[in-house]
Amino acid sequence: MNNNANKKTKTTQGRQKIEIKKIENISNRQVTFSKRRTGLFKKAAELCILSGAEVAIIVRSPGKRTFAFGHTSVDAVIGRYLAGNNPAADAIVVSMPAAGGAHRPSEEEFNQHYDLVSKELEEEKRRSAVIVESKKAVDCGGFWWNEPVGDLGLAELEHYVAALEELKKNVSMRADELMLAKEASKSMLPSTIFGMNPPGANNPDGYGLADRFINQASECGTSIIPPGFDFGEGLQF
Amino acid sequence: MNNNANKKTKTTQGRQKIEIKKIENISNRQVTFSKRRTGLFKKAAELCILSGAEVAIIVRSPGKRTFAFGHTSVDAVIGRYLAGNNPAADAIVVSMPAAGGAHRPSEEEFNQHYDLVSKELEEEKRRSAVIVESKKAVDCGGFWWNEPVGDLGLAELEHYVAALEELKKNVSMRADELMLAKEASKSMLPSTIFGMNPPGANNPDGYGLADRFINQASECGTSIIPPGFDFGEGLQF
DNA sequence: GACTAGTTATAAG
DNA sequence: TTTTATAAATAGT
Repeated sequence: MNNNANKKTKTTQGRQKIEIKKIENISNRQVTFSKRRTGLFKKAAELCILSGAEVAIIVRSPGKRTFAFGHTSVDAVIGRYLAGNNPAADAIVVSMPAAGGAHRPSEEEFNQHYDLVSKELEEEKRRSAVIVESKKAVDCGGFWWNEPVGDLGLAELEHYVAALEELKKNVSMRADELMLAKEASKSMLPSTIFGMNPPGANNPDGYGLADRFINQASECGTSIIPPGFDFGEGLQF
Repeated sequence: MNNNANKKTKTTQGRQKIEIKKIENISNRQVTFSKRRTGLFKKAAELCILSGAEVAIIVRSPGKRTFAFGHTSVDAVIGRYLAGNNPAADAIVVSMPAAGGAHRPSEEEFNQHYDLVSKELEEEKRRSAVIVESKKAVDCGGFWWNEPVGDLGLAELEHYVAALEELKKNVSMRADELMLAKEASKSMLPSTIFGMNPPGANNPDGYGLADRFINQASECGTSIIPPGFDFGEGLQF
């Protein structure tokens, strides 16, 4: 009954097209950040559910607050990322000429060293047991978070410990592969590698969660305007 | 000239509404993963540019391939996340009753320990110098990547080293804060903390880049269906 | 990858 | 925050 005949006066202009460039107006930028961060996390959650993917997102706002999203926990995903691992090998086998799976040069040498580090970590881990415990309940329960987690100073250590722990678990397994890779690298370029592995539909489907922190400083600022929005590739999964 | 009068036969149904639940059909799932992962990265890139935010995304596909997006490099963002840091404190000061900035209990004790760890890292870092070098050129150049980076076994170590190095840089600075936090924690709950810091528009605006890896294993699988898609919060930044 | 058409995200207000 | 109205992402071909 309200939107009749000569009521052509649009109440808003609706969504306007905007250029993808830094928003200069502060408050505008903040609003956009909030909205889009929310949208991004939502998209991520959908991606996880729809495809069974694991996703970790860390966002540091212009106001230097950190938000994180994670499915199977931010820590788990990051841990894998940091530690790295070859899920049996597919592309790697193809790109590694002299590596079939033969011997393992100085594997013990690597392991020994890593074990040494582990000792220290073990110690530190114990030392911070109280702190870690205080966070544990929160860290392995829900689905994801997008807390703006201020700066507690507590969970930070927990992450430190958790990340290194995961790291530790993987280094020994990877030591041999690293040696192989080092040798193989003589015959391949260190840039983009494409590969395909069988889309085996294997996912335990566990929902963890996480979130967290922040810092300052920056060292990789090469100041380059993004070449454009092309994510050109074929469909990969 | 092609779409005339009785040509009402729609060529497609257009986008259909879908339920947000795991797509059972394998190939469908793969297609959706690819499309949405691309969309997610694009959104992330826009968020970075529009608001000056820093974002790191790690996605592990159902096929166990890992894709990563990063602005200012995945490593830098993750490094901060792992190391943690208090940008002077805002919420934390308020929530810490007995912590004004007085003395620092056993700071050396902490530092000493961390230094020990650092030694080991230093050693390892040197040991893997060759490998690290081989990646360096690629790691601090462009804007972002979304490579499906197979399993090289090379850059993995570089990440390990880089992450720990950043970690190392922060632990000593944070040691005292951790002690403070530990004591303060007696009087505060270890869950979500909200806070606000002045939206100072400070961002160096450097564009780095990164990408990378993968693994397997999972330990935080609490198998919980996401409670729903609410990211209910006020606008935060 | 390319297209279409109905769905979703979101710039403004 | 909620409401438009429109831009953009995307499910199905």
